[in-house]
Amino acid sequence: MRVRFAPSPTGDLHLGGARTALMNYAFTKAHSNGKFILRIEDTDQERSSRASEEAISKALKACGILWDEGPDCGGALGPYRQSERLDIYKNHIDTLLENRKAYRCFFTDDELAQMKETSGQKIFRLPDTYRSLTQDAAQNLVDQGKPYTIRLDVSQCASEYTFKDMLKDSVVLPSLMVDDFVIYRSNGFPTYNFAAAVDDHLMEMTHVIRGEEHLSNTLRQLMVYDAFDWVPPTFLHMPLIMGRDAEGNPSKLSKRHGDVSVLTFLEKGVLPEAFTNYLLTLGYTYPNNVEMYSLDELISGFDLQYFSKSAAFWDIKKLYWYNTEYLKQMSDDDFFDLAKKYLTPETVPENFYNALETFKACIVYYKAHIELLSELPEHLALFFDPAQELSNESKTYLSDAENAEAFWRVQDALLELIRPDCVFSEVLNQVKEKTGLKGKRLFMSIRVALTNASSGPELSEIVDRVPTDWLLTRLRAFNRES
RNA sequence: GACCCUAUCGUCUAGCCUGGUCCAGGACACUACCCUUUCAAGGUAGUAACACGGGUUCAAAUCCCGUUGGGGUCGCCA
Repeated sequence: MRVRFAPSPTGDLHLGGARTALMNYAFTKAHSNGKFILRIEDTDQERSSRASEEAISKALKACGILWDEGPDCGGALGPYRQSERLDIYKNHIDTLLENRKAYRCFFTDDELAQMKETSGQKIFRLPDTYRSLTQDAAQNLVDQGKPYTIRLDVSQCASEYTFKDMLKDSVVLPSLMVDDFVIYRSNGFPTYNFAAAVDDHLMEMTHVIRGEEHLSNTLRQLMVYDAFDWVPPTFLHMPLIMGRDAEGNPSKLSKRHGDVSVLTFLEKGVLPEAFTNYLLTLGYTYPNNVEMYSLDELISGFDLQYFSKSAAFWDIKKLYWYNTEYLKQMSDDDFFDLAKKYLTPETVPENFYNALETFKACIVYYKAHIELLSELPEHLALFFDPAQELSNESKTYLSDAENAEAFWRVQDALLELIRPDCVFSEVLNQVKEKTGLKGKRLFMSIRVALTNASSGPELSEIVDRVPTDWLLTRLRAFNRES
């Protein structure tokens, strides 16, 4: 069994691609002799880049996907970059030309556009002009230097193609769906449908697993297989991942729905395990109502029956839920180590950064309180931010007159009581005495006064760790006018 | 528009093949309560779905037909 993931390196790996790669990988590894191949489809010279290829490799590895053959590690049926296989495509094109299964088409873009417009037909079909041209006449035009593309002669194909998709009943695709399509560009590069079919055959792919948007490409590729008398692989078209635009209209998930780059999510602090776990739940159900599982666990019980047939919507809240769950499962030490990557001299002040170890317990508190690791610096601001003015949540708390009245009394008391080496329990008792306050109003007043926030770790944790002068700076910054 | 795919809570889905155990189960989200002198987390409970219309059958979410809805594709992009 041999399957591939074949991205075109025109940007980061996106969510849909990651899901396709994950499923291909799982499908292969669920079989003892399965080989997973990475093929780079860089036939679009303008948009492809080596940087994108590297970004995609990085994202795949981060998701735990490793390939047996690919451009970096080689393999028996390479090369694995389509731009390095140009002579192979050329040979196959020549065969088709000789057999008259394909022909040179000399129409320019303008001519094509004009014919389409003036044809008046609902579906435009190319005229016979170049399809029926003799070899000599065509050669003549080539010699004159006229640019041309090479098109597959679809009129020679069967009237319909039937194939068995692993997820569906037989799919019947009428050949009328497509006109003679370009398989070879005027710049000497093959097009996707041609290169993919040739490569899948030459690289001996047994299965092709991809998104449902490729269903109509399957027809074209089947036609290429047919032209060469090759036996096509088995196909599986997965339901799409959908997004909603601002108006709530659904469509295939893409950039306009927000972040779709795998690397961006990982950089923001989504754990790879959480990310892959969520992606794996879209269009596939792990049996027995189990929600949390690893890629390996999915592989060990992998079965086509668990695929669903309809599209699934991308739900970022559920992704974050998974992330929170995985975060909570981490050990304190592991979490702290990970947190340090987000608490750098760039994201937190130097004096706090240098005291990171002191605050370990407070930082670990956030294990169960954040969705994304990248939120950490802003949450921790209550420890180190001198806070020149009241935060919005503080203002909200103080918008209640009674709250505000208590708050200013507490602030006065704290200003007197907070001094070096003070112990929170003592300060608390003295504030209680001085102000006569108790309960929620007392604690919230102290919390807001000292942290400029209405939530956070235990007050004692904060007061006993944060240097006194940090606390005083903040206390002095607040006054009744603000 | 043509062709193809698809249809269970707001969302991800179980159940459908092998009709009855389903006045439809789980999870996310949401709401309420408990816990808690903060916010969360945790615990408990709750709201919420078989697209519609015809068949077949003693019986249909489950089988058949049609309608409607949604999506995808229609490039010298992949």
